[in-house]
Amino acid sequence: MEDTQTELDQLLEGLNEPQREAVTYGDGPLLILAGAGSGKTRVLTHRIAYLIATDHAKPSEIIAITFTNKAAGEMRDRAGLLVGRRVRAMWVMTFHSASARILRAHADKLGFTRQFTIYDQADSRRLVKRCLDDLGIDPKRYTPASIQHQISAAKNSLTSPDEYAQAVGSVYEQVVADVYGSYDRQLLRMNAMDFDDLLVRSVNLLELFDSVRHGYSTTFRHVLVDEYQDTNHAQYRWLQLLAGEHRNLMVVGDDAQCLVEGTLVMMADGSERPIELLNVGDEVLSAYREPARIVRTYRSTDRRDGVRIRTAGGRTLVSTREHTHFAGGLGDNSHQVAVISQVATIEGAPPLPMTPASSVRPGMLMFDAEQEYDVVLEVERVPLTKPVYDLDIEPTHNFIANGIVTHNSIYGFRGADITNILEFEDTFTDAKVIKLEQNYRSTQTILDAANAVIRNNRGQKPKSLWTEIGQGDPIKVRELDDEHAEARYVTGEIQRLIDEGSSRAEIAVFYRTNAQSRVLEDTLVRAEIPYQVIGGPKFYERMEIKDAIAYLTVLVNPQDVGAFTRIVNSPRRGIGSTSLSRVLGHANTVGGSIWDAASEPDQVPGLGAAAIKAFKRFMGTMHTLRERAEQNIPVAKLLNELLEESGYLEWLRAERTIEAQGRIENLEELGNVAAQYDVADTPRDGAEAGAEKSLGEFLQQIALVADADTRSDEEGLVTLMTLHNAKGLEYPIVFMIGCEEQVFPHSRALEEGGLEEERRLCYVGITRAERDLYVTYARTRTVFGARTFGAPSRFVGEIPEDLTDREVQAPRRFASIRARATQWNPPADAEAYEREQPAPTAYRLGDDVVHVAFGDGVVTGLEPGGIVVIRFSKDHSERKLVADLAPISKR
DNA sequence: ATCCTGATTTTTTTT
DNA sequence: AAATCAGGAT
Repeated sequence: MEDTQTELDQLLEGLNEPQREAVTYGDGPLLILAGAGSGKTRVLTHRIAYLIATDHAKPSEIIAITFTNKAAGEMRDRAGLLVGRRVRAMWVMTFHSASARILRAHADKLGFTRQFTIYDQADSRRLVKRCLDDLGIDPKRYTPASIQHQISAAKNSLTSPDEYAQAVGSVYEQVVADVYGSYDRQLLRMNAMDFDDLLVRSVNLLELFDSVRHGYSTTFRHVLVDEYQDTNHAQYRWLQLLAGEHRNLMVVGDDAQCLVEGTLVMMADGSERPIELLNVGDEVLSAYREPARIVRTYRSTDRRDGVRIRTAGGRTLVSTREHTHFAGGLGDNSHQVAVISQVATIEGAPPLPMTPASSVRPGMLMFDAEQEYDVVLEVERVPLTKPVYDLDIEPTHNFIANGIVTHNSIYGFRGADITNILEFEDTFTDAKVIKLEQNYRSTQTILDAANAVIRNNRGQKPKSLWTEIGQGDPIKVRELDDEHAEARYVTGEIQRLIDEGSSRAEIAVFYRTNAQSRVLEDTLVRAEIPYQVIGGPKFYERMEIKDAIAYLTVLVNPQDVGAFTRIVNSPRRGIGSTSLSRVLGHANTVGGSIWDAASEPDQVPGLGAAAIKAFKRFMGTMHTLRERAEQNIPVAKLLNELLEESGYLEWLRAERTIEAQGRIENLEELGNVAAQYDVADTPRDGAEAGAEKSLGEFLQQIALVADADTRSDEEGLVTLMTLHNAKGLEYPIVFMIGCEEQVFPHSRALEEGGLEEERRLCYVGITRAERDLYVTYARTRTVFGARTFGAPSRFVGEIPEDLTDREVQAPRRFASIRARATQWNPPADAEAYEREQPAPTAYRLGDDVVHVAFGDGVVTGLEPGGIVVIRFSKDHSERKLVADLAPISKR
């Protein structure tokens, strides 16, 4: 008894009041709103330990869900420190791992086998492309990427292909609907699921089979979720189903601020105000749409906003989906609910008799007209009957939680749906809300900088983070010549810090895109500083690894066409696309698996003699291997035999290139991973009976562990990663590199109006730092093989001057640039070039210039006719100016 | 069926 | 700069 008491005391020691309250809170739904660095992982892990110590739950009755493997690993480790080996019985994993685990036990109920293959993004993309081809859709007009994105979005909102098809409101959506349907059928046929399916299918499973749901929801007495603000609708539903029995759902969400245009809120004191004027922390009673009229013109050819105008039989029908998506004109993923109220005018047409909308059906209008007209529609934003948070709002993701204005997400691109926090409160009206506001991580300087940056996200002052740690050193902002100079600077500083006694493990470098790591890696290698890259070009995405995995996959899941086509001709065995599609077609007509069809090539009509022979040989070895696989020999052994007997290794050896050598080494590495799996004592993470060790298990494991998630904290490595990966981590010393416009904020995000999300990312980056923060940017950088000149990131400017210690290098001449510029004009064309540009401009690429109105800028391009392209640092615009006429001068 | 060449695209971010 | 792709030559 006394032991228990001291154990509890230890658990609660050093927690502040709200943290302690969260840890010890009893049964029932619990929402934790936690600011950056406020110790939410701590709260989560301590609560887990507390539940066990007080016998609220057995370890096997606890499921803790995170988004990334990294976070899951960290949570597992930290919980392990508190409860010891008992963590093994808990489910501490990502949504996807847990889903896969559940599905593996019950997939047969949904028409899959438990050997189903998991398709990653690339596999899925390929399949989408194939569906496009099959349906004869022009992949130029409808890119696989965009279709895939739409399908993914549909899945994440639990919209089935049928439901999607029902709601189609444009040609584009019709295409998506067609592909979506075909794509899903293909997956089922191939016994495969994509990442989204893992969630969707497990939701289906839990919804359709009471016994299954009952089983899991009774087992999981306590469900805990990290980064709840990043959940999408499917995940929300998933949690609901699992926590439905005991209702012990604890979610932890980060906290910031956002807004929704055109929305009014009722404040706690009864006053009404636009949501734009809310501050984080304000208390709100309710929120609702301000009714508004919008007038928009649609050409009869337009396919925007789901509006369709069709003329047939002397009548014209104007229709929208009932709840169409009126973006700020921006397409499919914005969600202002509106319906057409009436056709205001029809351009170029006499007044026409109209059928009132109501007599057709909402969102439709009909009038008599022989020809198609452009129609000006009056669109009415409908006052909502639902509470405002039933909308998923993009791109800003603003929301109100529990009556308190709060947060957003950096994972908008993945379909994250902030409204879940609201629905949480809606579903669990008795939810307890606890706010964690004190920051235990960073110096006040760093917090002030983060606050200052995030303040630019329209919603004004966020709740300011505060700390007792003290002011700390100023943020070091550095401008360098180019990415190489930047890398050298960072490397030099790291060297210095290490010499002064810092440990390498205390240092992290963040960048926006994975590609940026390369230059830095080069200099780090040269400086002999050990480092690790998190994420990035993934081991499991390498060609040879994917091939090897595809071989294994085919052995386990002979229906997997994707895997089969991948390996059938690598190494080359004389089976080209023609032969393959013959066999594929035959399999389709007969209705058998690709494996079966290929096993009997004689039966395939139109297959050439050479191809038949090739197939026989190939399938011969595959059959032998399959037998071996069924004997359940160790995976590593099977892999080895497979690589030898398929001739894959032989093929690589024959290449005799360094590259092939590298591939062989990678395959050896995969062999090591397999061997490790073979000797591991349990099939990870305990609990589930029947999850015995098998090839299938192995494949699932590596499908979900995207990277060789080997972040070793202990071994004294400097850590490199993208800002996205940095989420949830902290380091004493942080470098944020590549802080230039177009890089960060990223050009593509900028185009799509994702600036605020980028800013949030910047906020995340800054708040990772405990003690020292470096922010660097380069005057020039190579992008897509071409030199570009960038302005410093606006985020740099948003950090108050007095928090920084800015050092800007004197501009250097860009000798190498000029040398390249002359190379661009081949000697033969030199004369023509001269003629076209008679007055050689006084400007060169990279020159600093001053414009009377626009201010400072840099020359980013030269065009014929004496036109210079200048990017201005003031508003980040790029303008083309006539050099001789524009009021500009060199600086 | 395979290989070669020139053209085009690619870089968000994660499971 | 590197990777992927399409079309054509072998």
